[in-house]
Amino acid sequence: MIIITKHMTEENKIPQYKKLYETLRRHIASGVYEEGSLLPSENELCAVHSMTRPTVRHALEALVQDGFIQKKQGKGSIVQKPPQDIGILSISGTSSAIGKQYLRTQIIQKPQIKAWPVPFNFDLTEAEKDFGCIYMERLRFVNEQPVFYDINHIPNINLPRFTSRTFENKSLFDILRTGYQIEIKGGTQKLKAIKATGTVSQLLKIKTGDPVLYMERKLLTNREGFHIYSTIYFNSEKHAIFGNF
Amino acid sequence: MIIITKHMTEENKIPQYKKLYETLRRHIASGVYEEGSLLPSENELCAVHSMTRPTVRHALEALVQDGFIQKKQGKGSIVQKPPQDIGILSISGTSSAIGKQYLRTQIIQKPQIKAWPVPFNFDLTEAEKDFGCIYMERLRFVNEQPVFYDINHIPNINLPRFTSRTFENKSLFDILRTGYQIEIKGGTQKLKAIKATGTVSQLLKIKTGDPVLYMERKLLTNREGFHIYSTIYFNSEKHAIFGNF
DNA sequence: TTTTATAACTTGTATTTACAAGTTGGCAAT
DNA sequence: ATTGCCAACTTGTAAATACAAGTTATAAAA
Repeated sequence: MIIITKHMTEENKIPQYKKLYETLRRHIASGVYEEGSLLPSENELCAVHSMTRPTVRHALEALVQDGFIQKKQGKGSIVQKPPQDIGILSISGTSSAIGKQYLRTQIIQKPQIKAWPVPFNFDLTEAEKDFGCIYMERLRFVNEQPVFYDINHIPNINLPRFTSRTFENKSLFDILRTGYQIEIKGGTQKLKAIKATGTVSQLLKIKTGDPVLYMERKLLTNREGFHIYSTIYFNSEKHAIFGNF
Repeated sequence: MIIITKHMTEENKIPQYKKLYETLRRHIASGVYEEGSLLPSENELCAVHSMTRPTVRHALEALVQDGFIQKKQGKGSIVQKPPQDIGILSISGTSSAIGKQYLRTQIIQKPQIKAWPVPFNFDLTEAEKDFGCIYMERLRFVNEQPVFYDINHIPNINLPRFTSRTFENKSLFDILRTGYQIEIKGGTQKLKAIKATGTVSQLLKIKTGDPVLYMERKLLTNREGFHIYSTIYFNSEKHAIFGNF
């Protein structure tokens, strides 16, 4: 006889502070809490969510770190414009505010399990090598113009049913975080300006030979030895990549 | 009669967790705790510093956020290589380690006081507008190949004799920090791939129309309302821009 | 000697309690 | 109508306690 305790269910393995983080983050992203407005106070959140204040504060601190709120003593937690979550990249148009642009993601190659490419531009850990990778390609549009073409290799380590998920118009990082508790913790990147050729010029609708921004990124996650490898082509004819550091 | 309580001294205004953070950070930077080694455990730090564990954990969490340690449940807090200077560009060659490459800086336009350009790609503070700017251009070589062409606008606020300094083969940031106590604290940047034309193609020896990486950067400093504005062209034919985030 | 189990240790999560410091709205005084 | 005070509210800091989950060294068994 198997005794099911509360510690054994998958959902209850998620710490309470992370559940609150996700709830609040979702509400901020969906506009329930508008930019510039105050979140409910810590004590209110304690009451509503049946948690104690340190737990609520832990969730709020994570929201601070990720840029969703600013806390001010005596006043409260002020909602900020959420970072445009394109892999810790954001883009700015040359003439219009970013919040007004329509973003869309189209999957060019659905996630499929493959061996790592040889040669591969990145150094892999031994564990990553052993398990192969999940490979996917996306094309992302701003106002129906193709802007990003990214090729992703993700270690095929403990990602149950990843290849059966749908990624159209969804954030890869959101899915990794909410579905697998994998969080991006930083990374390294290389940048070049190159000439658009072949698939790149076709997908991004850039004249062959014109400049395209090329980026290789290795993202660190909260899983040891588990990185996300992306090769990104960016059409900067009308938009620029915008970043903070 | 004024009663001096512990809450009134300046030193005791600093929270305990911040004191511990600074102590540990200093020890990491000075090599007392070597990269890859373990910090004392949380309970040991509690005993040594007469603090409770939540306070110690608060300090350690800040060290995690700033990249000085990694925590691993069951094992301890592992010292990391301290983060590289913020905003510093580094480049990697496609085939050789950067440390072996010969870097050289040539001044194209020595620092001179000018009005801010109109139009200017950046938003200025009122103070910056009032005082005008110091303008300079540099060309930087790797192995005698021109790689960076940067155009800098610096607010002409309280920088005595800046225009009489020499910048050949010197770091602008070092001069600002050591000569004027101005430290870079972060910033924002925009990236594009554009076609090389005119001065850019001549200086960087890129065929007209070929891709060049274009970057606009606004660097925040420890002086409120004082930013450094740079427009940078990067020849990525043989090298890539490398960065951490 | 090697393998296995476990105690001791480590960090992670959560609750409870208390006080400090900053903000703001309401009310009383001018 | 305006100003000042203060209570009620907010977030910030800290301590104390308890249990969970992961790591490692040691002791016992094979």
